[in-house]
Amino acid sequence: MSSTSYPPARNNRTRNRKKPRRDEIPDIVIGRLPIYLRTLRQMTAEGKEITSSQELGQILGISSAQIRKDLSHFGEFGKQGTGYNVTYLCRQLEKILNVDHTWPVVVVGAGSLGTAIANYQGFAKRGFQIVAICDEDPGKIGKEVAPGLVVEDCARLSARIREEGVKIAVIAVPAHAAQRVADMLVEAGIRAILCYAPTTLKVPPSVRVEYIDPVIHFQHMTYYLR
Amino acid sequence: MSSTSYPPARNNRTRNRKKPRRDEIPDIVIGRLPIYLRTLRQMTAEGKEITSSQELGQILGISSAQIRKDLSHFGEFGKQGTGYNVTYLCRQLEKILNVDHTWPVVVVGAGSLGTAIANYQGFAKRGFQIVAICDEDPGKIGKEVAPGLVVEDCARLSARIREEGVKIAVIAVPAHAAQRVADMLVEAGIRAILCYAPTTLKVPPSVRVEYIDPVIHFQHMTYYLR
DNA sequence: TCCATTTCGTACATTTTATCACAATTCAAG
DNA sequence: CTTGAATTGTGATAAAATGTACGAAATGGA
Repeated sequence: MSSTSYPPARNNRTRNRKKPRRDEIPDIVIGRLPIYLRTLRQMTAEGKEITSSQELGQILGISSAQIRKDLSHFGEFGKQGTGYNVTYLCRQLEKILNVDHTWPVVVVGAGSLGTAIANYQGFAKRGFQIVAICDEDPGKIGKEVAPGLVVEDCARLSARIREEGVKIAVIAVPAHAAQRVADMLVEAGIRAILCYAPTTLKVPPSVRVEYIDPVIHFQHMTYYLR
Repeated sequence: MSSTSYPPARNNRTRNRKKPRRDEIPDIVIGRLPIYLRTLRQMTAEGKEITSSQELGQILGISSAQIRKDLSHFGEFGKQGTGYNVTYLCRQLEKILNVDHTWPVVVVGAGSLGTAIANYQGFAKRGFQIVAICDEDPGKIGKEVAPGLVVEDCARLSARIREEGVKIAVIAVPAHAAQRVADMLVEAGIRAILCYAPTTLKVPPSVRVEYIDPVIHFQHMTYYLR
């Protein structure tokens, strides 16, 4: 093993970096960090110990300068002339993104999408454990849609969100039901919603919503297909 | 019915708008158009005939000026003092986005995600018809995963892409297989890929890739959960 | 008809984001 | 030890995106 250490032993006399102020960091920067993290984890899996902003940029199709500047908002994680220690940078990004522990997640909607989500192993592997799923359809309640995951009544889900302090939810219901579901989730204390329904939700500013609508992506791409 | 007509009868002597040049329009603008379209279609379904940039902005949480500016890249679709005719603006956006006809789509991967995608009615409703699905697992080939959709051999899918001129594909396989699948699709003539695998693909510049990775969204949101 | 109100489309100003380019550092080879 | 190549972190600059504000319609009611 080499004698090099991460983080670099920086000289505080010569480096007088300004304290990173969370609330000033652009959201667009935050949005790129998970991509960096995913790529670094992939490198870890491949046994790669060191990388550079150039290599990362190459893989991701963005400039090395952008990666360095993005990271510089949070501290100094690399070493000049050498690059970044993959494992160390992973850990740092996990801390920054607040994913250095497992988050419980609830799913609303147990149709084919909800079921697919419940069965996706990738969530747990990356720190998001689906702890409950519900559906309005009485015919679905009681069904085990994934190993150890039985469809509950929506009221029961709401209670569990409160009891267990769940903060993250997935909406996998038809568009016409999505706003009603969102209202219920917000009321129960959910703070982050991943919405698969093809509609825009109205929620208080304290709640963050992100959307996944594959058709939006198709329509974006067809513009360039002439 | 009112006597108003869309598009507005504009006076070409006073309005000397520059010709919109496709290749100059920022991608970020293109990316918002499908959202506008989705919202307008929702309005149509609700029987709403007229809307305004202000109303749209309210619903979507963006400024009215941005909506007007985005649309202005492509022409003049509204009427001062009145707003936009919902149906007319829908048709225009469909033309701009190249979704004024149905696109055939193929899916690679017939696991739970691929199956959910194959069963999702929302694609056909919005102009994207899934015409074929394939999987490497011989155990899955021949299975009918959705009404009228039987899992094929990957080689057969490749042939159909060529024969039928399919341009759009969905990748719904594990990350470790995604690059191999992408190479196959590009080779077969696919020009747009929607990738559900949590990895970044390497494709020629002529091929466009968009990604859907729910964990990325979770990790983006957890940053704000403190 | 006239006036008040609404809304669009856009020129201009401001803010945000991305890129450039370089001093400082690290390391390995000679 | 010295040199050369690689790489970081960042101030300066450039580019892109967004917001402001206003003239020019359009409408409806007095």
